[in-house]
Amino acid sequence: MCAPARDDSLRSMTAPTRSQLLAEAEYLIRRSGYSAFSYAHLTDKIGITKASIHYHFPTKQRLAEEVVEVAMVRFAESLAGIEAAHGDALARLQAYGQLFLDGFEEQLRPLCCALSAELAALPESIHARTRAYFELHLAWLTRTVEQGCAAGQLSWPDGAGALAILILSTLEGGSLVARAMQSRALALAGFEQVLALAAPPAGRGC
Amino acid sequence: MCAPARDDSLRSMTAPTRSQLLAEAEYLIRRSGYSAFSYAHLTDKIGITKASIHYHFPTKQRLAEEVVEVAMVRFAESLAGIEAAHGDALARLQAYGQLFLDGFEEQLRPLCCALSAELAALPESIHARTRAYFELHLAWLTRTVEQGCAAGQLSWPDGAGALAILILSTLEGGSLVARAMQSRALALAGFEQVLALAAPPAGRGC
DNA sequence: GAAATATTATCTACTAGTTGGTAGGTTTGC
DNA sequence: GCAAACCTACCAACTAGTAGATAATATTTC
Repeated sequence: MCAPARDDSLRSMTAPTRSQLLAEAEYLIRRSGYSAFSYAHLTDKIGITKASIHYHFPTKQRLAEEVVEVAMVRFAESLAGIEAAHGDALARLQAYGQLFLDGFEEQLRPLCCALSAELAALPESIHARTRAYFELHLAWLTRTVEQGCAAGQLSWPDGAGALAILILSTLEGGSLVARAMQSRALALAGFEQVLALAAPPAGRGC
Repeated sequence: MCAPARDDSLRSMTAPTRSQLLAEAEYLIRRSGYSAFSYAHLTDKIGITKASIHYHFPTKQRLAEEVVEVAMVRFAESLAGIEAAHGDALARLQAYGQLFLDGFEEQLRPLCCALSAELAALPESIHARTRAYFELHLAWLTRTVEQGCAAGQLSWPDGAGALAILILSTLEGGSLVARAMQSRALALAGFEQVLALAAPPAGRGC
């Protein structure tokens, strides 16, 4: 998903301070947004002073940039893991959808969902990275859907690109709605409807 | 949509101060979020001092509560207007989707999209209102889809409720993705895919 | 191997500016 | 005369960020 599995080892007391800071910052951004989190919140959790955080990350902006970069790398790894674990496109899409459930109990949104919602309050460098993150999603989705179409496993009237953007929209929106309604089931409800319609031989070519 | 047409008359210089404040606060929340906007931003636009804003709205929380309340009333009116203007369910859904384009050029998100994305940073009273806002969406969508099914105009395998949540998720998510990607077309792309599949006689009962 | 020198990671103490909010006085229009 | 709507002037808390000191640990030089 937008910000996959926040590995708890990254938050452990023994992990390098720098990694702890990145993990905690991501947690706070995904819970409350970039504007709402401060260095003071980080000191509470990590146990070093504000000044020491500035040693690792000169500015809040730079910290956030790195949070997105790390999340993107982690997401790319998740995708590689999905491809390694599942051969067919349908199973891969199903596993992709599961990524969006990560952190639901902790009231986390997908990272680029949280960022995109307050884009106007973000520095320009974060805009670019948010966009790149979404593009990574769409590129992988399009490629996977195409593969599913070629294998006769999926079909969609308006083509792979159209299904890819539908899947991404549905999952991002589902994350928002589900968290506001406090219903985990809602997060993937739309996505599963889409998959059910794309999977059987109901389409008119891809 | 989540926060329909921000009527520019509400922002006019001659409108009552209270209305101006509400309109400007909604604008700022939808652009940058609740955490990122401050009374200082309002003074810049409205031209009264911070203390005077507190005369109209004792706390930021109370101001935000009223923003959501006003938006909900306006949204209900939009729905009533749609029902008055369009007889059939399909046209009504199409008009509903258009609401989500409101404010796109000004980089606004739907109001409850913006709120839901930073829920953890919001006071409890806003949680409840955000949830109620989403419920209003879902109730109207479900009712409208049911009407379309009864008229033989729409059909959806898993029932009206399933299509309603899919439509809402897709539009909320589409708003986020489109704004991050700076592509107006993406905002409704997923929604139109869904409508195309629900409209023709492709379903297996509703 | 010992002494000199950097480097890393942290600290205390500070700055300048912003935040939401308050106290109390003044203007304006009925 | 009175109340609504506004003002100036403040407050305590918080914001991101800086300056400079201090240990501990490497790395170099003799």
